[in-house]
Amino acid sequence: MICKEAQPAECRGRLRAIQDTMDILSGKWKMTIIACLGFQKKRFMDLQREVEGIGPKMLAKELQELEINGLVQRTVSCTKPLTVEYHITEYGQTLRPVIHEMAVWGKQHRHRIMHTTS
Amino acid sequence: MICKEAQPAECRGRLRAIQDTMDILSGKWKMTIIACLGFQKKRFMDLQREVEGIGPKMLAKELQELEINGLVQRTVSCTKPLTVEYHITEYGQTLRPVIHEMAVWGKQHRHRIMHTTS
DNA sequence: CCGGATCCTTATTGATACTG
DNA sequence: CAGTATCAATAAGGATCCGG
Repeated sequence: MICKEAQPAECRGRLRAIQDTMDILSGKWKMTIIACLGFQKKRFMDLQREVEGIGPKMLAKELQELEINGLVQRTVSCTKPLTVEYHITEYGQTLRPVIHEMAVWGKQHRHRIMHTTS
Repeated sequence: MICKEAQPAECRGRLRAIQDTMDILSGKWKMTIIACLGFQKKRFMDLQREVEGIGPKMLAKELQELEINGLVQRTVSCTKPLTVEYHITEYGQTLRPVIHEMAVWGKQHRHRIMHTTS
């Protein structure tokens, strides 16, 4: 996968693809939200509890952006107090490999941090 | 990989791992910079050209953070005009699977965007 | 319970100019 | 070339109040 001066086009395509991905997932919370929803559908307060550190404002905003991009679906049930559920879409599921690699890396990174320069 | 109420600990570990990863790679440019250096070592201006849109300030800042985290190494040669080269470290190479999945997803995402709701 | 609207404070980012 | 300094714009984040 070395890119010689001869094929800069392939490099640019690759970089552009990564930029596209980052444009959608760059927020500090988006990946975590998606990962969290990957397990099962959840409600607003559940998410706020599990994605620790996030406030309701940011959560609402991130969810909206994810919904716009078709990664997450918002479902409202007109029950008594009103119930809103979020679940990942089929398209959002395609992020699973990305999420998985990030989880793997994050895990081994933490392991590395604990073992070096203690 | 469904997480039932019974194993919330596994969920939390996973989410935490993803947060760890995002803490290090969340910047709009970091992944692109690493991907760009994945091909071969590069100089400051080369990076600024290839990571299009980034300014010198952000590039310098992102590179510093990447260096602090041990993902990128900075090498200065005291030649005539002064030469600085950046190359990815062995540890940075471990991000390759993450980068790859992101490139794959970004590519198919772009493809999808062009085909729907034209 | 689920957010939207508003206000305010800080952190990030960008554009431009400038130095060794 | 490889950055730093400076200023201005933007975004993130918190707090609070409010409506459905």
